[in-house]
Amino acid sequence: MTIKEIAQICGVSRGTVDRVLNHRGKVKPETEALILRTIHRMGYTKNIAGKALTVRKNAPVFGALVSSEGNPFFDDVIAGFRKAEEELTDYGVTVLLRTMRGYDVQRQLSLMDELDESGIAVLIVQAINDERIEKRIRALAEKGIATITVNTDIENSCRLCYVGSDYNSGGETAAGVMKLVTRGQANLGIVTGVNTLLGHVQRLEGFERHLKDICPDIRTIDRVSAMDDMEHSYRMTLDMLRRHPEIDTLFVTASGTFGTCRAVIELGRERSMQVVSFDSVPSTMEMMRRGLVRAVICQQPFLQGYQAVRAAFDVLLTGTSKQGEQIIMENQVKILENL
Amino acid sequence: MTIKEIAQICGVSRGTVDRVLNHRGKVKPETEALILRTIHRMGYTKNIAGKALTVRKNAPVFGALVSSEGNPFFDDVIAGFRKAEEELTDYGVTVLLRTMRGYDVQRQLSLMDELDESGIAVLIVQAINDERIEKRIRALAEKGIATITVNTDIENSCRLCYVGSDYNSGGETAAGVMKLVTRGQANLGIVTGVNTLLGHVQRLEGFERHLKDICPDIRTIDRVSAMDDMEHSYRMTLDMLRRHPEIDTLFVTASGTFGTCRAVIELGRERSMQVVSFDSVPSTMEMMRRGLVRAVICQQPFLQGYQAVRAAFDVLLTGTSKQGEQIIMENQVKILENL
DNA sequence: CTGAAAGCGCTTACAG
DNA sequence: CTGAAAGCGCTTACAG
Repeated sequence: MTIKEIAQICGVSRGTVDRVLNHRGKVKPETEALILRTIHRMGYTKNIAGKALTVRKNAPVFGALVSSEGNPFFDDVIAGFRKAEEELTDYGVTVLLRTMRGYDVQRQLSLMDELDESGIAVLIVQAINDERIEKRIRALAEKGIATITVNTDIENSCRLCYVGSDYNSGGETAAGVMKLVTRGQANLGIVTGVNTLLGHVQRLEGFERHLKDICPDIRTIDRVSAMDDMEHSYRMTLDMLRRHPEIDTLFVTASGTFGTCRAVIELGRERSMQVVSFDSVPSTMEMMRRGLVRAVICQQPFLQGYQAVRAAFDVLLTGTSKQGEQIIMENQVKILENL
Repeated sequence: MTIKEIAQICGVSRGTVDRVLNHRGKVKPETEALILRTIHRMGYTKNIAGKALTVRKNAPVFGALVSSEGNPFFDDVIAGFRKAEEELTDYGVTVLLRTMRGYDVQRQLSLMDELDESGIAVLIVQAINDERIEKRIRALAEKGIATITVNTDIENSCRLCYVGSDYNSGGETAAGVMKLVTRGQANLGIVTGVNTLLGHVQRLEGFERHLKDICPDIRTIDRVSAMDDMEHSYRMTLDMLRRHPEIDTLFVTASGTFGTCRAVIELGRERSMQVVSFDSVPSTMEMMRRGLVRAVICQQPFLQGYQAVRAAFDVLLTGTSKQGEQIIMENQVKILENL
């Protein structure tokens, strides 16, 4: 079934069928009804191979916005963007990347505007979980620009789809790893992340809830926040460990593992401490080789970036399929051997 | 840069450029040289969006051949085939699947012939590591049919590329997991796989070599072969455990985990035994929920199938890129929480 | 050995 | 509101 055949059956031109298919209006209601009926009856679907060739003429630009500055986790996400971009060069696609440091809502808004003004076809964003961001996403949607959230999702928004991990399950997985590492006996210190990021909150909840179930004997001694910052993480851990010499196990819920480890080493407690954390960034890998970090839970950052761009391309080819969908990366346990 | 532009520059028709690009011959040597030089100078590459539309007319068929019968691991590989096939329907692609039971070389050869006679464009095969198979792959290559090995590779062959895991690294990962699970103290029984499968051999080697390094105190008490068969695995484990009551840890290198576990349970040794194995097939997951299997190493079977078909499609679009390439799936550690 | 034409399925101006 | 024509980049017969 092609547009041509539908046009023949309906006794109209292919242009008219195209107008109906793409809601461009300017078609007599009766004609439209006839065409819609025929499309439905024949089970017609648009052929993406044909569509691809016309997409190319527009040279669509995807906007991508992540808080990657000072956070090496996003190097892989960005590499994923680039890989997909490379695969899509023949389709005329480019990815316009904007990066920021930290999670300031005004900053994210202004970069969203900047991308919008560049005439992007789709927005990919590591959204801060804030009402103002949600509103801006809605405004873009009304202009016909779909938004795909990557890595961390935003609640109650009309983003088209989310590409990233299941943080709750990531937290539970961390609890399971903790059981393996500690045998269910530990004095635990927790270093948390950023509480305006939905994912960080869900991860900690998942961890604590599940740990209580499977390791009732693990005592959580203290809890500090690293704010996704190395330096902060270092100082907060140092304080915590000085206050609580009995802590023998650390759980780092977001970035900051290296800072935490530095504090442990500086206090000369490397031998008696074990750390479980997230994401195999280079500095964390170093601490795994050193034996301090026993295992990390990873969320396939490269694939997140790659799939986000592919999903954006899908939007172009097929219109708004994937509406409300979630493209979830599995949580992987990594030890030294499968890094 | 398009064929049209190249043709203009060279003062020939696009048909002639096409003949050169696709080595169809029948072009005057001087003309060919001129065109090749121009292509090179302009950095022309074939646009896959254009090519895709013509591929469709041929309705290419990919042949896929795996030993999935009686081995649920391949359910996911096949689901991956189907997913990719579905994504490629608009390009007219279909996947013709043939399955077999076990690893009989003659059987694999005859199914390869069957697929060949069906007029497949590319062959995807879980190759037995045997010279006769290697020869048949060579014969297909000479006829212009590229072969992609999936899940397990074949040595010294001219297959186009391999899609699957790194078994040696999978074995090392298993050793690392073993260290976490046992704390470096165990009396180990090993249940091995099929020795005509390259992957199974490499996996065991990787495991034993690395385990010696990181857990010198783990003693390997005995070693039996399950031949990738549930029933066999059950009986061999039963025998082994009767012979060696001191075994407290089991390592299953290939399929057969469920049979092994049944033997443990039947002997009433479930409480004192811990099992590490591969691949989260349903029956293994059941044993994880039961607490007998502590962790498994997975090789992303779905992705293997999916990527194999995508690689086959790439061959069609771009000719023989990916020559000799390996598309390697990461080994994932799975525990109950991230299944 | 080579070119002109038609086609894959979809879109896009343009003319009416 | 609608159709005829041209185009995206590649291939495929066909005619010479």
